[in-house]
Amino acid sequence: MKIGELGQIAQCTVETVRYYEKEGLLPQPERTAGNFRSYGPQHLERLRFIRNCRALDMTHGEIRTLLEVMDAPAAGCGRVNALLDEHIGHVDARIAELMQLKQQLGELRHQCQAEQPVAACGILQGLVSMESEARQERHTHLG
Amino acid sequence: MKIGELGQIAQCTVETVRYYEKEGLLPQPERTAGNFRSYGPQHLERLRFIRNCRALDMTHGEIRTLLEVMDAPAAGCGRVNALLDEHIGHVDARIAELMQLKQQLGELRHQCQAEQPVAACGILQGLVSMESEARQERHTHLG
DNA sequence: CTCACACCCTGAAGCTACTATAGAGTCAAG
DNA sequence: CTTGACTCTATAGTAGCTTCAGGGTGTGAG
Ligand SMILES: [Zn+2]
Ligand SMILES: [Zn+2]
Ligand SMILES: [Zn+2]
Ligand SMILES: [Zn+2]
Repeated sequence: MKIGELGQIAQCTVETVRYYEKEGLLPQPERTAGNFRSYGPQHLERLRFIRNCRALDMTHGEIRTLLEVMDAPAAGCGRVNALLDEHIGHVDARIAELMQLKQQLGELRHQCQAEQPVAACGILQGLVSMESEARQERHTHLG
Repeated sequence: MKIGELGQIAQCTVETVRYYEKEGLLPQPERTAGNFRSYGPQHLERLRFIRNCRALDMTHGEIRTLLEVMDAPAAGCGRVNALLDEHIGHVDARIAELMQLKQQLGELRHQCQAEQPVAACGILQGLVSMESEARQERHTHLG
């Protein structure tokens, strides 16, 4: 299988596939006589695994950890379960942040009901005078 | 006021201040004889405005729009109100995405209750066999 | 006067996870 | 034998900073 077919099946571009290889997430495949990458079913499975993890917004670091566990079948899956719990924590933390942002933004939005001269706009005034507390430590990698 | 003091009051690093200047969000201040940046209260106000917008997760583009409105006091604040509504939409869209992720992650987590041999872990199996649909158009710049 | 030390300067590179481009090579069909 | 779809490498760009290297400035102590 060449890279275009692989990418099509796994729903990603050939550039992304090559990028994963450079990052060490996908192993280097064999090459044809013409220097084209030649993939087998095990590459497809691994790529789909990676894409599924990315669809769940895991980082490459998190994915790398999972792949390492799979590549070292001697150990158990404890690290996997723990990593998933941590990542669920990342999602929860970001949801909480965004809910608070939404709250603040809603309050700010109430400061101006209709178009006014700029000097009178309660939103702009609010943005000048807000006291945003120093952002605390982040417990998420999600933006 | 020198850059260190400005940054301390506005809760950001001197590098960030210089970065905002390079990006055109902060105007270039005067310089002392020794080529140090010298800021006045209007710079502090603008920097605090920017930091407050960033605390609400606005992009530099969004902030630039708001600053342009403030710098052209002839027009009304309609653009401001609209931009805030759009940005609240960005936050809402990201919250919705993350809620769905959380759901999927919760289901996946149930596939493995305790440590097992890697080959039996329901989480890893789930990650291999998931069919993540092609990610749809994004309505947010968050995350 | 001279030294240490805190602060400031510029420019470039690194971070994440890609995406996009340029310029060249491969291969099957017509 | 040429066209066109595909592939290759290497490089740069995205957002919003952070970090670093290699210097210059300014102030208080000895
Ligand atoms: Zn995570
Ligand atoms: Zn308004
Ligand atoms: Zn926005
Ligand atoms: Zn497990």
